Amino acid sequence: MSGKLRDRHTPDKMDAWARLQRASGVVLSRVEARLKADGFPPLGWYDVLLELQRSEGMALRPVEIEKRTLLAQYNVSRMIERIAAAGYVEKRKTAEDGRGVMIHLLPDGEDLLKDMWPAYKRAVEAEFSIHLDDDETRILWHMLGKLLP
Amino acid sequence: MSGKLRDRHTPDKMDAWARLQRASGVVLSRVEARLKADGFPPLGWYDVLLELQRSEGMALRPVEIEKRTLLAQYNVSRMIERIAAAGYVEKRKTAEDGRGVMIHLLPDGEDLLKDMWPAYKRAVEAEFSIHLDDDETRILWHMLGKLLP
DNA sequence: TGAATTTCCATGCAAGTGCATTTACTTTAA
DNA sequence: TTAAAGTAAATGCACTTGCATGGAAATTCA
Repeated sequence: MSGKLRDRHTPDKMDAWARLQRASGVVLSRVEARLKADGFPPLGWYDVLLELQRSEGMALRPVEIEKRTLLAQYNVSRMIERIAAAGYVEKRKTAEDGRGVMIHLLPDGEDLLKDMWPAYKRAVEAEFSIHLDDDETRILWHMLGKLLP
Repeated sequence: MSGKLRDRHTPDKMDAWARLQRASGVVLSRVEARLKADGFPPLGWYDVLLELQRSEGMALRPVEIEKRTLLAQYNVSRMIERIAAAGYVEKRKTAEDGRGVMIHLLPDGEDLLKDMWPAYKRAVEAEFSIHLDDDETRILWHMLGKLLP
């Protein structure tokens, strides 16, 4: 038989779709497993804390977190509850809008981000980056960009 | 003029990683939403039923389903329970291995696959395929292949 | 204005998931 | 051939998620 069969196949769009889901699932679960093995909380916490750190005043409304993370509203609400219980963020009532709260990143949250980053980077390198050179990375990034709003 | 500003950015590996997770998550949740709106069960069921249909005798051991789907062992066990309760598959004791069971695709399961396929295809076209031409699809497929075992 | 609508966030309940363990059988090897 | 180790599948328990709904404040508009 000639050459690697897998790469000679002409993929249709459903093949690409299936592979997108599989590849991203496999790599994500491995990265998460490494982080957990290092004793860190779920990646979702990191994403939320990072959004807070990047924001003006290191604080956001839950509704803003929802938009930036694609989490469902009730999941944002409950994740905040858990992250707050762990001491990484704090909920404060807003002055302007009586319905709203502001989620503030606490110093412990900043510390967690700082501690998690090297482990996160190592995990992504081991499970993702290692498979792609710079050109391939750029191409993948570019193709994926077409799928985003 | 050269391209949209977003695409002039030089992405590093973490950017590509983030975009992989985001793009695949966004598109998946939209496809799932369409299927649900059409009254179909979760995509996970489709995947399992399809693996069964493709198999010799339209039946597999749970442990085989686990390998092919990347579901955890206990999730396979419970998903089978639910799919069986819905009448799409049937569990039968194996003769050869006293520990094992065989999961058989039932006619209703075949019907579900047949009914779901057009809706599934439409959903993927609307949320995924539409964003990529044939060349781009092939390139994406090829890049994603590098991430797989 | 003030009644209806919309937005923000929380929550009760049902269903799904993760983890650890159990049960039952098979394989290995002494 | 029997004890130990390994493999297949299920399950109890705690936690997370999804869905529907709730209450409270803001906004719209007749």
